Amino acid sequence: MLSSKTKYGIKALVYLYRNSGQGPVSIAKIAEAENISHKFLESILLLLKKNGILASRKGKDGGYYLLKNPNEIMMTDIFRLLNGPIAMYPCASLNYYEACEDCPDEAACRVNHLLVEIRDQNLAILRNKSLSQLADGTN
Amino acid sequence: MLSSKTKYGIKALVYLYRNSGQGPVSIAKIAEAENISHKFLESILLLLKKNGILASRKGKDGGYYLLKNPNEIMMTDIFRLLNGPIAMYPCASLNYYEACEDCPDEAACRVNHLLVEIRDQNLAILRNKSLSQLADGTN
DNA sequence: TGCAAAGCCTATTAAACCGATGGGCATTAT
DNA sequence: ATAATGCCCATCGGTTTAATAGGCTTTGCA
Repeated sequence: MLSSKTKYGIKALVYLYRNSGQGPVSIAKIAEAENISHKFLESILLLLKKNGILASRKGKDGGYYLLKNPNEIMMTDIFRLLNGPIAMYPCASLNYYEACEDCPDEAACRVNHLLVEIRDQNLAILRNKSLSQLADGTN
Repeated sequence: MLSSKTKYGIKALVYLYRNSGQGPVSIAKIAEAENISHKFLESILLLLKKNGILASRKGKDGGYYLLKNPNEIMMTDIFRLLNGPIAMYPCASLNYYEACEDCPDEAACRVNHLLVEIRDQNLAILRNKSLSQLADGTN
């Protein structure tokens, strides 16, 4: 399941990308354009800022803008940040690996194999998809 | 995220597949072999039975066994039954489709496009993976 | 025929997570 | 000064999840 947080976060990033170059964009503007709860979006953008994706300016006429180059904002990073691990289960995760307590031999576990196969495919999609590619529909 | 229910369910199916042909296998035996809570496993097997994957015999020496041919038990079905939709979000789901309330134009939504792409890839893996293929590691 | 082994069924629980909300503080442009 | 805006903290209600409890029914067998 994709969290709404992730959905909103990506939508906001696409919006910021499309409206870049004219100064910061306020939370209120994004929230209205994308039909997102103002306060919820606020917490999402703050998280993106704390992780170096966005920057902000406070006060009047303040708002958010992209800090990183949109060609270098990869969906893997956004996904991990907002949605958590890409793998469906800890035992199949690269970045958040955790062994199953019930599993005496992971190498023999068929569920693990399946989940790794799925993870690799999803990773292949996300790894090479930048914000600009996503927004422009290019590949 | 894969639910433990799904993980346990698949493990139990693999176990039943590998121990088929010698009469029903009791919940207790599977639970012990796979380190699954007895009562939790009970509810999972019951669900698989109600959906025509397994059958059971009650009373002494009773237990569960595969009802369908293991070549015809597809992971898509197991997944949907135990874990829910394969897509990560309702707007990208084939079998459980639901439009996003906040999205005025789904065809223009980049998140939707991405999620559909991921769904198609995952579906391609699960659609052609039977229980016997999964258990035997064949492809 | 009675007992033990097993599945069937319903209800409940504790914990975690999620989406959202509210209020107050800090900063900035005008 | 004032208004607009981001920053931060705390909380809340709903949902889901994994697990547990307990009692009922069915079956094989001594």
